[in-house]
Formats: sequence, structure tokens, C-alpha cells
Amino acid sequence: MPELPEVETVVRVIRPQLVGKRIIATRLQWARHIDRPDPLEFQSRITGLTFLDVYRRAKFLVFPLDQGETLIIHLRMSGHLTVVDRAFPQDKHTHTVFELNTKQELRFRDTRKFGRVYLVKDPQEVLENLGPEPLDLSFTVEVFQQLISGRKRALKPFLLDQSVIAGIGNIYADEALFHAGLLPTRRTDTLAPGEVAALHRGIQDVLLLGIAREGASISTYVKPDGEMGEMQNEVKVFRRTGENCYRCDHTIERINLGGRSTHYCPGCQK
DNA sequence: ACCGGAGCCTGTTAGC
DNA sequence: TGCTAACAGGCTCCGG
Repeated sequence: MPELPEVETVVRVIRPQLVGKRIIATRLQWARHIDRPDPLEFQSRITGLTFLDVYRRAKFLVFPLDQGETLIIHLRMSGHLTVVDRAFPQDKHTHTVFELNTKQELRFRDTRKFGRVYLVKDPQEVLENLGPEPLDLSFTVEVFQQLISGRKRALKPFLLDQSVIAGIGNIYADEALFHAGLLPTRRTDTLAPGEVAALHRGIQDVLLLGIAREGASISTYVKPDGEMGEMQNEVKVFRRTGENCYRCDHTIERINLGGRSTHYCPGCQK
């Protein structure tokens, strides 16, 4: 499941492959991928436009084009982006394709069809409800404390709320809580200042490690070239139910919290 | 403000 | 071994 580090990895790989190239045609083979505008308008507006840049905002990939248009893609659960030669065999779950002026294609493969594609004049229309980027220099402990203040909520759903902090998903939420030594069921209004700082640190540590390891190939995620990331080898609790904690002698447990499977060490996390 | 549930999807896994 | 049913998971919408 692509989260901030996985999406960042995708951006770093495909940015140099796309910038300066022009879309000469699209193949929309499962039209519901296109969130807006309607597929016909999408196709006519995007054809002929050139990629000016590629960047990440939370788990969204943002592609500024010329003519004041911006393409935005969210990979959700199983989305995968790759730039390949047109002759390269197409996977059966590739539903949306952008043909380039270089005999190459940007292909969006998405087995579970949860992903979404947007073409907008103003990116804020799609991105406006997102909280701060947890790796921005402006995301200080003080800012994080401010986000926590006044809320009464279990830490796990708090971390997953994209309008509070943007980019964390199920894997990195569980890992950040383990790094901070905090139970996922702890409530935001019970944290001491030192615990807030530990959680802030835990979030940044696991996300930076995830980027350094080029993402976690745990369910379906692989890098654009099809190779696995390395972050799955660094994971301390996620999907380690019943296995021993690396730090103490307790067994990793799994509960359901806010409709999400949640993994933690009952020995290390308080 | 927060919680729970439904819905969207299909490959994988658990259970018989 | 082979089948079916439940599950996973990000996000949105809805009602409480």
C-alpha cells in the first residue's frame, strides 16, 4: 500500500523520465479511474500537453502540465506507475495509459481499482483538505503539539487522518507508534510533552527510513521498475502478529482499531 | 469533534 | 486438494 515513502520513491524515479515529454494520446480502459472531469473532457484537455514537473503532496502524485493544467494521481491500495517503451508488454491490470512523444508510455496499473486520476486547473481543489507534510522543516514539535491539543482521540486513527497530518498510512502509523513507545489506543489528550516529542520523532524517523529504503514491499507495492523496496526488512511490528518483539521478549499483538488492523508490542508500548 | 459502518475492488488467505 | 467466504486497505459519505 503506497504511503508517503512509497509515493516519494515513485516520484523520484519517474520525474526525470517524464519532465519535458508530451502526451500525444491517452487510453482510458477503465473510465472510473478518472475522477474529474468526465473521461471525454479529460482526454481532450490533456492531449498535447507537456509534463513540466512531478512532485508529491501527501500520498498524491502531482504533475504540473503546460496550459495551466495539473494532472493528479492517487495510487490508493494497489496503484503502480511506470514509464516504459510502447512495445513493452502491458500488464492485464493496466487501465489508464498516457502515450508520450518518445515511443514511451506512462502506465497506471491498479489491480483493485481504488486509485483515482484528476485533471484540474487548480491543484488545491483536490489537495486543500490535507494537513501538513510531516517531513517539512515547518513541521516542528510545537506544530505537532498544536495539532494534538484540544483533541481527544486514539493515536492510531489520529495519525491516519490525512486532514491532521498528510501521508501516513497503516504501516507507518504502527511503526511510528512502536518507535515512540506509545500504544495505538492511547488518547491524544493523555500524552505528556515528552511523549509528544517522541511521537514526532517516531513519525519522522520511520518515514525517512522508508524513503531511504525506497518503500515497503509488503502487500503489492513495488518500485516503478518492478523491483521490491527494502523497508519491509526494517519493520518492527506491522504484520508481525505472534512473532517476538526485537526489543523485548513480548509477542506482537494485533487488534482492530478504527476499522484498521493494528500491530503493537505490549511490552514496549505504553 | 469523534466514531462506526457501508461502499468501492479483486487477489490472497483462512476455514471447511 | 479444492472449494467458498472472509479479509485487506485508503478514502468518502452518511448517520449518530
